[in-house]
Amino acid sequence: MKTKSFTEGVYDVVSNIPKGKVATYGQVARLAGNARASRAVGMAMRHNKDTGKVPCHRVVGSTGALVGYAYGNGLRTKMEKLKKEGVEFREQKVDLTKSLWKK
DNA sequence: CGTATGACTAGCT
DNA sequence: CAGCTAGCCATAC
Repeated sequence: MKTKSFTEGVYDVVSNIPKGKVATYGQVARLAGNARASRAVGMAMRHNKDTGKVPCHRVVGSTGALVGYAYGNGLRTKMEKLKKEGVEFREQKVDLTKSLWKK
């Protein structure tokens, strides 16, 4: 049953992203139940109340470009966090060829 | 209930 | 290669 809203599903998916890996909004949206709701995924993150539970910094754009993140210094904080977790970076973008979360 | 917005993506110029 | 537009979805007000 779909008691949990799309947002809840997003949290569930994002919280399942392993450390050192990242997922694209499109991928999260697809796993959450709506492949085209990539924008809604960002909405959930923006209103995210489980920042300590959901590693929203592990969610990046389809090209690996860091987008979003409303905490700390924004994208800068996000990038630093990802680097610390072992995510490989290509300049200012995540190396999706190696750090993309494959389910 | 209806409108507006946003942490997207893909396509076109 | 970079920038802009249009399309889609769910949430917020």
